[in-house]
Amino acid sequence: MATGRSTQNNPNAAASNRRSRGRGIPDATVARLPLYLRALTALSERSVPTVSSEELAAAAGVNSAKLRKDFSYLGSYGTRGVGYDVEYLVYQISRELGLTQDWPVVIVGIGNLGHALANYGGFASRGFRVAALLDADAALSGQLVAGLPVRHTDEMEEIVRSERVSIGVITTPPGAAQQVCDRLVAAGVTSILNFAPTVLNVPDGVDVRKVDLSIELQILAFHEQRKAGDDLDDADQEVPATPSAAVVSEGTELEEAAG
Amino acid sequence: MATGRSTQNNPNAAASNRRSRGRGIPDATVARLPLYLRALTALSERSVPTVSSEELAAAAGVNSAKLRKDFSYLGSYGTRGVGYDVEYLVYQISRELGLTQDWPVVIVGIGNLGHALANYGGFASRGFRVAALLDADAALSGQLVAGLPVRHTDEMEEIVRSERVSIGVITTPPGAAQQVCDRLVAAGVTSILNFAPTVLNVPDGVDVRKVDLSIELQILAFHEQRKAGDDLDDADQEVPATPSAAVVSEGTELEEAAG
DNA sequence: CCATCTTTGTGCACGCGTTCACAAAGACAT
DNA sequence: ATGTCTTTGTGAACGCGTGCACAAAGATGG
Repeated sequence: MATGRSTQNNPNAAASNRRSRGRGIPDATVARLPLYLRALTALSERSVPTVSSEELAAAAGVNSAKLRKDFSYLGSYGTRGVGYDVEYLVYQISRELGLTQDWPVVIVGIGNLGHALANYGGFASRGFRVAALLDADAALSGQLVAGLPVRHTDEMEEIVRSERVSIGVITTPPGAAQQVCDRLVAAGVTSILNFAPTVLNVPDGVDVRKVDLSIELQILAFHEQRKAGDDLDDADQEVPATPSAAVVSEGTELEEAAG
Repeated sequence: MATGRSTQNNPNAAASNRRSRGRGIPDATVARLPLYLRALTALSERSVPTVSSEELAAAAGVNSAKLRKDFSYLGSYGTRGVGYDVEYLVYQISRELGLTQDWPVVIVGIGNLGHALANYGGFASRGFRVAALLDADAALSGQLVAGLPVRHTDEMEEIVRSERVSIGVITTPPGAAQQVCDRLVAAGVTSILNFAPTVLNVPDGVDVRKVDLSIELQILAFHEQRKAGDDLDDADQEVPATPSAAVVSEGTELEEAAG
């Protein structure tokens, strides 16, 4: 997803139309590679030498034919009659995803979610290094979060340039997100992971992926409602339609104050 | 762009093949309805009475034809030559998504991310009510988080049943996720939002949506790497292939300890 | 060396989602 | 009423993603 994005799926993701690459890997496949990688890494830790497409597909929760086709975009890394070499595949996928290099990342907006992300172990283990934690609230400056000092957003441009940061994570309130985004892009960031419930406008060449907790829940609610409706009332017609719209207010702040 | 799946794509989402409904709404459309709803709510707060498909599409970051087709699945709610009535559309979408009713939710695993979600304002404003915060660590029991006391997972079944909870949010470490999931499902939960980096197995009729921070970053890294490659070297061939795979360890704990 | 068995890699068909382009519908002015 | 202008709603074509089903490739045993 969500997206599968969500796609994303995704539905997810914004600026990037390129498919015209040497051996272009479909977006849907790229989105699944991290999934395969996780399953393979687990096998690797159990010292499993080889794995069949059927087994790996089960572990990753996908169709085996789909998995084989996905791998075929990377090249022919399997052995017929045997399966795939786990270590080799881990390396190939890591390389393809660009995880064999170091990716410095800045997190902007150190509220609850920023905290959670700063402490998230899944970053460091995959080549993602938190270069800096930034917040507009000067009161937070210097405070240690996950062993790193929070720095003021005034330092954003300098940090992005000196640390060669190309990926930014936005966990600010929605009102500040676009401005933070603009500054990140101006400073040289070309990929943004946005947790703020806002549509970000970015120039061509900049990728945006969005993670929206509220949207995911709303999608679940839709299906949940349909389940309930199907159970009770078989041939459901138009809903009664009470025209007294209880307008939901968009108070939706992701954090208390940050950007 | 990147994921169309999304959607999850949608990339995301697992158990749900149904499309055979009276007037079945495509999954891709459902995934966008929350997006439209957010844009419409913003317009509503500015007291904008009507909006054209073009304007709304721009605000939501989608193609206007797509938006019109999406709305056409809900019915003919627009007026040709004028546009859509904002308030009416807000109500129709809210109703379609099931947001006009109350959705009690439990959050299992009160680490950093659980904290962040408990404090997330986007829930309450859309009919989602946090019925309980659960954690396996007895030391947390009774502690207040976002005004609610953390309760022990022993109480899970009772809470789910008595509060009629149908949606569960899992923010435990990956090792505990499947077990927590099984217990939630056994107790009656039929929709799960999973933040743990694990593939959850659920019986038919249960929906799972996954949000994986690490995967999103890896997808960005892939595109980022490709950009860098395109800049430097035009006709990029096989990458040099340093065959010294620096195997990434799957230490990936989402939280310190919870489930 | 041949037969058999396993598993990959892929050709092909199908279905969903996206987008274009346009006819139909209504607003509005004269 | 009639004509013009705006904007919706949708038919139709296209492209991507998925999954079946099978041939090709290699392992293994006799």
